[in-house]
This record gives sequence, C-alpha cells and structure tokens, in this order.
Amino acid sequence: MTEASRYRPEQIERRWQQAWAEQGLDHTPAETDGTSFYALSMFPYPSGNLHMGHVRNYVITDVIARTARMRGHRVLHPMGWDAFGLPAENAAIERGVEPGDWTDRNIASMREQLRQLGLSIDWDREVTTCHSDYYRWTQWLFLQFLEAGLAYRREATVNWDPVDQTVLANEQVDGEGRSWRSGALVEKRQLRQWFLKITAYADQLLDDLPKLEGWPERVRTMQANWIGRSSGAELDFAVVDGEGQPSGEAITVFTTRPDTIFGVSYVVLAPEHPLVARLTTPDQAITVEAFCDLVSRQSDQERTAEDGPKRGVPIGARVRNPANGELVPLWIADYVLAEYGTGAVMGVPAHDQRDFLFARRHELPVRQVIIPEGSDEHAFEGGAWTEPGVLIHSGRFDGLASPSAKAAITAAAESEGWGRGKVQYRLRDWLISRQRYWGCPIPVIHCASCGVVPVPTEQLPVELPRQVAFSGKGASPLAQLEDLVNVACPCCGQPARRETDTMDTFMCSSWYYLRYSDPHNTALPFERSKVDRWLPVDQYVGGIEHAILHLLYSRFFTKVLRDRGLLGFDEPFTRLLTQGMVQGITYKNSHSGKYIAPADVADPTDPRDPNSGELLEVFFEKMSKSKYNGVDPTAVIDRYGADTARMFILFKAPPEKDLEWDDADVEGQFRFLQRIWRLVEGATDRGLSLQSWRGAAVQDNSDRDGEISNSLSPLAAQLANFALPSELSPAERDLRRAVHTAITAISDDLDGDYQFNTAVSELMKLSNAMGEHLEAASVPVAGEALASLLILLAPFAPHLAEELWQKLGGTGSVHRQRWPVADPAALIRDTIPLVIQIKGKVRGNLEVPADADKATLEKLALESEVALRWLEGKAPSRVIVVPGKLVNLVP
RNA sequence: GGGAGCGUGCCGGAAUUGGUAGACGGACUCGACUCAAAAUCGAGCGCCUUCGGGCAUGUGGGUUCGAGUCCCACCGCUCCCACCA
Repeated sequence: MTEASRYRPEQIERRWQQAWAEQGLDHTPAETDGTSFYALSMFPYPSGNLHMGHVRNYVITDVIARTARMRGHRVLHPMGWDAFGLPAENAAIERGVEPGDWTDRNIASMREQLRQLGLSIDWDREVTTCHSDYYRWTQWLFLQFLEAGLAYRREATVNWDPVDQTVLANEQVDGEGRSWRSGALVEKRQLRQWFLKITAYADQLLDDLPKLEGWPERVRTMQANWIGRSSGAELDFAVVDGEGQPSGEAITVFTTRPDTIFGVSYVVLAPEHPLVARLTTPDQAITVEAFCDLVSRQSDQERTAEDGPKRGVPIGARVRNPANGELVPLWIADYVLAEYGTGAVMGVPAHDQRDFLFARRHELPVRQVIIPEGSDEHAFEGGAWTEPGVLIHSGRFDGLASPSAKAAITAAAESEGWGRGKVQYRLRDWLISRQRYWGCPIPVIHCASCGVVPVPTEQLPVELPRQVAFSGKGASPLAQLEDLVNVACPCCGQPARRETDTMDTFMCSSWYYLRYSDPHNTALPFERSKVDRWLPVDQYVGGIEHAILHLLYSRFFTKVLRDRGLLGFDEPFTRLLTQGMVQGITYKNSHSGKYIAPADVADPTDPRDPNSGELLEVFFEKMSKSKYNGVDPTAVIDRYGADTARMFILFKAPPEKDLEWDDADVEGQFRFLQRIWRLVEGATDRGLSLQSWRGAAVQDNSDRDGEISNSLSPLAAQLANFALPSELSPAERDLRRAVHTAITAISDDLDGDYQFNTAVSELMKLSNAMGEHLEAASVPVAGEALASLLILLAPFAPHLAEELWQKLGGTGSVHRQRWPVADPAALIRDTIPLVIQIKGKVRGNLEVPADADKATLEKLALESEVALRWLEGKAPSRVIVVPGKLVNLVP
C-alpha cells in the first residue's frame, strides 16, 4: 500500500470543516415550507473543557440533524451557552480572574473544541445567556411573569447553601438535603425572596404529561411524582376548652382518607404550626417548649428519615371530631411537616402506618373503621391496614366502600360546614432569587412609597456591571455598588434602591430554545411567527439529570408564554432523548479506597497499586476528575480523528444506555473507517468514478443566488432507476441485495426510536459485503454500492464520507445528497432457506423458491430428508407453515 | 414504602415484536505474509457430546405447533421519589 493511500483524519477533517464553513453548508434555511425540523442539544455550561458527555450529546443530535437534512427537511440545529453560574464566580475568587472574561474565554475554547467534532451547527444563531443581548430578554420575560401575577416576593423558609452562600429552589436540593451544586447540607433560613408561581400551572403540567408520547416514560413519571397531586379533603376539628365547649378556634387537617375519619384517635400538629403556642395548656407548656426545641435542633435529614422514632407530646388541648363528636387530644410530633398540606394531620392509627407507630409508642387508642371488602374478618393484624375497604363503626356511613365513603363524607363535611374537598400538590413555587453576582439581574426597583416597581422595558437591559471587585468568599458585590443600587423610582422619581439579587440560572435556560428561532431580534425575545414556525423542538437530546429541573421549568415557561400570547403551542419539546452517561475505566484500591489513574497501572491485565502492589478493583463509572477515569475528547480526536470518535460513541451502546469508554474498541472503530478508505481507494485505483458512471446526471446543487438551497442532488434518488445491466451475475445480485438491505435497515434505525448502534453495524455489514463482491461487479453496480455506502455513512462520519465522495468524483457535497430509497427489486431472491422444524425444534434447512405458496412449502417440507428422518414415515398430526420462514411438522 | 426500568457468550450488545438465539464489534486462539514485530488477510470462538444429538436468554411454573419475547410467582440489579398524611 502506498503512503498516499493511508487514511489520515488529521489531514482531511480540518480541511472539510473549513470548506463547509465557507460554503455555508450548515446555514438554517430562511423558509421552512412546512418541512422544518428542529434538532436541539441541551446547551452546555462553558466550564472550559468539553467532556465525553458533551460529545455524546452533540454527536447524537448531529446525526439526527444531518439525516433530517438528507431526507429533505429544512433543519434548525443551533448551539449556545448556559453562561451564568457559580463556577465563574468561584474562579474569580480563587484565581482573581473576572467572571465575564473567564466565561468568554471558556466559550471561545469550547467552541473551537466543538468545531473539531464536525457538527453541522448553524453558528450564526449562537446564543450566550450572559450577554446583555440575551439577558435583556430574560429580564423582559421576568417582567411578563410579574405583570401576569406569576412573580411575587415573600418571606419564606428557604434552602440556604452555606458553601455557595445563596438560596436554592426545592428542585435543587436532593433527597439527602444536599445542594445539587456544592453538595453542602442545606440549611433553613427565613428570607424575603422572589418566587415564580409554578404551582398555578401544576394541573396543566401534570395533565399534559400523557401528551408527551415522544418522551421516555421514566421522565414523565418523575415529573408526575415531583408535582405530586393528591386529592382528598380538608377537615376542621374544633378546639374545645376544659369543659368541652368550643373555644372558637379550629384545626384544619388535610387527608387523602376522609373515609377513615371515624377512626381518629388524636390530631397532631407540626411543631412549627402557628397555633401551637396559643393552644398549649399551661401544664404542658414546659414539655412542649422542650420538644419544639429538640426538633428544631434536628437536621432536616434526621427529621424526615422514614423510620424515625415518631416522637411527640400532647399540648393539653382537645379537639372535637366533627364526624362523631368525640373529643380527642391534640399533639405535636416530629413526623408532621409544616410545609405540606395544612401542617396538621388527623391520627388514624388503624389505617396509617405512621399513625399506628405513633399511637403504639404513646399508648393512644387504635380503632378499626375499615374492613376488607367481601369479608367480615378484620385484616388488621398488628400493623395499620391501609388498603381501601368497607366502613364499620362509622355511623350513617357504615357499609359504604372506601371510594364512595370518601365522596359521601366530603359532601357531608361541605354541607355541614366542617370541611371541603381539596387537591394538594407536592410542587412548591419556584424560588428564583440568588444572592450571587454572576447572574441575570432581577429588573425591579424598590421604592419606599411605590413599593416594588418594575424597570420600564425601554430601560432594559439592567446591565450586570463587569470588572467589579470581589470582596471575598461568597457575598455578592452588587449590593456594594452605590452607583448601581441608588436609582430614582421610575414611578415617583424619589430616591429608590435597585434589586441586587440575580436570577437562578435555570431562568436563562428555560427559554433559550425559543430564542434560536429568532436570535438577532432587538425588538422582542422572538417574533411569534418565527417561533411558531420552528417550534416545538422536534427532537431534544440531553442528560437525564434535567428530568425535573430544566425540563419542568421549560414546560412552565412555554405554557405561561402561550397564555401571554407570545407563542402558539403548549409543549416545547415533542420528542426527548435522554442519553446515557459515558463511563471510564476506573481502578480502585478497595483496601485504601483510593482511585488510581489508568496511566499509573502498569499491566491492565493484572492491575496493581503502583505504591503498595495490591490488586486493584476494576470497573466502569461515570467519568470524573476525582476518580482519574476521564478521557479527554481532544486527545481522542488528535489521535484517531473526530469521525472515529463519533462512530465509536454511536456504535458502542444504544443512545439511552450508559456507554463504557474502551480504548480497544476505539481502535477497532478506526480500523473500520480504514477499511472503508481502502475499499474506495481500491475502486478508484481501478479507474472507477461516479462521473464516468453517472456523467452529467449528477448536478451541482449550489443555488442560484449563491446560497445553498435544500434542493438535494438527484443522484441518490435516481439510483433505483439507473440502467443496470439486464443480466446480473450472482455476485452482483448479492452486492445489490446487501446495498438495499442496508438502506432499508439503516433508514429504519434512524426512524422513530434512534438505534445508531445497529445502524453502524449495518454499515459494517455492507462494507463486508462490498469487500467480498465489489471487484467482481460491473461499473454501474459497483458505483451504486459505493455511492450508497458513502451517503449512508455521511451523517455518522461526515469528513470521511465527504473526502471519499470527492475522490470518487461525486458532484456537490455528499451532505447534499438525498437519502437513498431501497429498490424492492434488489431485495428479491429466487430461493430462500426454509427452516424445517419438528415439534418446534429446528432440524434443518431447505432451499425453496422464494415465491412458493403454502401448499408447495408443505409438500417440499414433507418430502425433505429432514422430515423423512424425523417422522420415520408417519404422517404428521399437524403442519404449521409460515411462508418465507419455516414449516413446523408436529408428529 | 411508591414508581420506572433491566437481567442474553469472556465483554459491549443484536434478535423483523411469538418464528433459525447470540447479528455487528471487541477480547482471545490458530494460520498466511514477515528475519521479526506491527499492520493486513483467512479460519475458529455459548456449554456438553458416544458426533446421532443433548442443554442453553436470572429461577420456578403456565399459555402455544413454537417463548429471550406473552401470563403468574420468586430472586437479583439500576434509577427516581419518599414520615407528602
């Protein structure tokens, strides 16, 4: 093999990237003529380094975008930067760099890294959330929320991250009470903060989930759980005095089981409940105070542990059960949460496990009021019986089944004035204030006489000052900037103070996908006609970690903006692909717990700690710095090229599954691309070219006004009609069958559920078949095979496909070719192997005419050697014929 | 406790939706080429076998001519939510 014929990605990839940029190959067409396709990746935070998770995300979206273009869609495939956020500030504090400069530099370097991947992104539509031409509209949208009554400020118990020195939204605190970013244990603080009223859309956000058929079930379930709608009733328990007379106060509880109200043996409040102090009787005051003090010193985590001891004390007061008039004691307990429902619960030990444990611990009565349907036995055996059933000991409701009893008791409560039906949500309003510098300023002014005054829209953006001095760890420097803070009230002109909190960065990312439709608009965030033309996003691709946060907020934004008349659709993302993570090989000394870098492991077949010589644990885990298991995309591209990296990532695992990065497999992927290179080299060495074959039929598709249009080259579309020789050799027929089988299979794999891994394997099969038959094929058949292979390869390995397309003399870019359509005639075979089964077990094969009918197949099968041998001359009792597949003979 | 999903060779993973289990690739073994190595090319590669075949998709049942696929029970793993009343 000559030196010149080696596949050298480093020589071809950069060249094509530049050529495509000059040709404007990736520009978004201005007109969409109803065939638009919006392919979107979740935009990255510009940390400075591209990691493999990014690469996987963007390569998947790129294949989808490229395929859509070749299928005749007008494609929007943009990219941008989620550029506000804490790492920039931390860099400023740690290294003295200015957050904005640091961010801009990172963007420049990551953009360069992205370009190396050969992504067909329209960079003219790039958005950067920390630039005022973008955040001006984030502020404008905030004012829309404010005007709609969906943004408000209130004093609330909030999650405070002591490390990042800011508040967090509920969604940003994990199950263990830790911050999503810093990992610090979150504290509770009372602060006056800005909220968005996402709860006003709870029903819609929940009810529209079933519409999202293109979303993974998992994500929809997670959102449904997060919204957490439960319907039940609020019931009022009147507080009575020592003589049993109403004191005028009432405790309202929320319950999903109003049917169990006759089983109430106590009512219990959260220790923080506002009525606790007032209702505590003097004899219980010391006990209650001590208990509240104890609880307040517990962490949220301890407090909410499910198997917690369920401590509590009576506060002395009693309440009247409105259903049966019984007087029951009022308690406070640590297992009741102040934030959920009314902060008060009716205790029904027989039918709620928590109440049961509480009652047992504190020797409160347990009275069963529900029994299993169709049984007079009591299912109640030591634990609470929480299933629905039939009511007993429930007065006029005896004998009703739980569902109707719920309705009847709620109705009675409503008519008698002691309760009402109630739908309760787990979802809380979205806390968006952050006491940080590097974020979008909240555009309001606080005036002593006018209150909260929105900054007039013509004064937007409220610029975030750059080059500010950082006083030290944590605190935002904005509040110290007198020039910024002191302003005249836009309303009355009196001296007023500017809001210095910034917005949660999730505000910025809740609408960026809308801005891409009209990124340069200086009059509006986007024009309605444009946003409605491109959106909803046809295919969104990103990590599962945003299943709740970003995806829920974006849905909320879309619905609000729809209600404001700014756009005309209900849901932002029609289809969602949540790609799996990329895992790196990880070496761990299980004795010391330390992680070892792969480079320090001398012999991977016998991995040992370089210091102690101990045998290491080897496994795959999500790439992270602390585990030394990361693989740098740039290094991989330098070594093998972007096409190999792309092919490997797509081939190694289905897109939604985790992917194990394995260098040996990358090597194998590189070899496959080399084989394709040699295959085409061999063909051109023999003088084959697409021009000699197609001649003038291949047309340049550069458009009249120098702009590239989406009118695709007719080459691929005409393949099926090409004048093939009237007689094909067996090798040629095999080759054509392989080509058109691959076209069918790959087209299927790229439809609906994306199966890139099997699509790549089909490319491998095709190249294997070509290796076998190409040399024996005539020019038209070989040309069809080569052209098809390169067109099918183009979305996956764009540089190599383009290079070889040009070498073969193809006209125009390979990326402007129309996606091929399989020729059914090529798939037809004269004979097919028929499987002969005896009683369902495969016993042999039989070559039969492909068009044989059932009767013929049965006859051939019965006459076959296999049948003679296994049936020993007896006629089968049953024959099942599946044409084209098998005959099953049952003796 | 509630929910979602998964269990297939040494490994990553296929399997037209009930029809030849293990496609495609990696690793490995053998062979060709080479002084040699790499690269490349060819062959083999689930387990057992008396070479007829038998057994195999987490386990045990069931439905069916036929089950990785459908049903029931169980075991194991992953993720999400969780004292939410």
